[in-house]
Amino acid sequence: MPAAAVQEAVGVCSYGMQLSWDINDPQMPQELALFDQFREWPDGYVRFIYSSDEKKAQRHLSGWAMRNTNNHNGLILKKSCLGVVVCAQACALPDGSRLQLRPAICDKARLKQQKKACPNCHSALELIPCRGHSGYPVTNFWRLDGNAIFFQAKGVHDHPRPESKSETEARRSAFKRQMASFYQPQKKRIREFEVEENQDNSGLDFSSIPLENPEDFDIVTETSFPIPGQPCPSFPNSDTYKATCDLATFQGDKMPPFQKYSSPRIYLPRPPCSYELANPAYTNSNAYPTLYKDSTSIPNDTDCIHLNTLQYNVNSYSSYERSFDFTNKQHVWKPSLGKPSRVEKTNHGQFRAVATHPYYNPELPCRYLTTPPPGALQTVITTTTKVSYQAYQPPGRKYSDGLGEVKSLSSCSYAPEDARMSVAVYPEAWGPPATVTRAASPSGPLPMKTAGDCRATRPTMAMPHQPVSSRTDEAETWDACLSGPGSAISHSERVGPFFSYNNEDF
DNA sequence: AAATGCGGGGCTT
DNA sequence: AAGCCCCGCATTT
Repeated sequence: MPAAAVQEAVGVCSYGMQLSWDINDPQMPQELALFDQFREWPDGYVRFIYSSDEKKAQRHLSGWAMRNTNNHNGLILKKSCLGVVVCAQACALPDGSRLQLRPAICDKARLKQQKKACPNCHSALELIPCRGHSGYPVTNFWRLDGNAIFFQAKGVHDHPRPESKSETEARRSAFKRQMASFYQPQKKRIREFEVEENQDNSGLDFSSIPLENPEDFDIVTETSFPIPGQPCPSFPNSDTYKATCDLATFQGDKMPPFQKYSSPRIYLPRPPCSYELANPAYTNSNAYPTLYKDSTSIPNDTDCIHLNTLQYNVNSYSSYERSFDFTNKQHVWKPSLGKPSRVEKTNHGQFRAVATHPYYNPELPCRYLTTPPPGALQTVITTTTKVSYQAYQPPGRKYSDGLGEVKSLSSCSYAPEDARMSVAVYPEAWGPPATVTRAASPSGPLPMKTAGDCRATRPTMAMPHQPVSSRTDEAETWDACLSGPGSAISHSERVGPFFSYNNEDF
């Protein structure tokens, strides 16, 4: 039984967070008993320990668009988040969702990317930078030590998810295929398809694409564009759809087949985790509108309310649900130009006022927070041992008003209806909480919450047309802390059937 | 072509 | 000095 499976079976927090260590420690934990299952979407102040055999860890992969950052430390690889590329006009895609592209990692490619027009409305694209770590981008640290790969993330992403890397690659690959095929004589096209089919291990299956009809190519091309929120069943070509889905969603070993979603185990909340669970960026969202719409209604003693939102319901909807109301979102994401204490020019020529940006204090333990008075000083843990102080600004209505935009989920055939059952579980049911101690951590005074501090409450999520995934953030944060089938139906599955764009860079 | 990793170097605290 | 970022370069995919 794989270690990850053991972890999940016994219901413990990530192995990495059960141990006390920091990426900067001179000596890393030795003689590890287990390894964590790879997490594609780490968010929050989390730590994992992967096996050095884990391919994705070896490659320092992340669903987030992370670029290398020089930390002048050969032992520790540091990466920072590039954010997400969206339509500057926040146009609604055919299904009502918003565009969320993966920023190109390469600076040059990213500049080029940003010069492109929105494939939907042809207005400009906009790079929303990540500022989830006290105004700086969220950072990920990787360190190989012995047979373990230590991973530590610092910061909470304050933006929607971009496409995952595999999604982007799959889309580009699909598009290139289509374009290459489209402009060639039909026989040659067929021959090429056969060749590519033999060579390609991407998982995409284009054998179902009717080559005789160029219009069908248009459709496929369109659907190769990532359009969040498109319900799977509406895909015009079920075979193609399935192929796209299979590739981007399950990403190799990560996600079990659909059938596995029917396993009750998946719906069970994981035991509460400790200090690194918080994802305060979404604190004020209406993600659980029917549950805790008003943060003030949260019991004071409920430091942590873990909403294990239907992990089966795939990450594809997570970025989707985070789209919500872009109008509102822009109020938050747009840099405050008023009093920038530190202004940096982005690739876009935008200015970024770091200090005036509301940041999400990792010390705030959980998501349901009362709003601190403006200007209140909060301790911020920065990348290493530094402790800084910044004025806290409440996050405002960030991902709010997104109700109903996830309307398509219920039509997703792979999500069994009964999966939306509601369960209320309390930590006691999980036995002794995992003790998480980190008092000596050089990372400073992170919230030292033990599992026992948290109340794992499973809200009712039984409304078929509710945005059941509208708080996947929590679920993901959970996921980041807990072992389990991390992900993920991808954007590719939400591909819009009638969406057209003829630029392969998208 | 783009992703990735390394390392020099400038700026700020 | 530490931490952050930008940039260029080389290698890999």
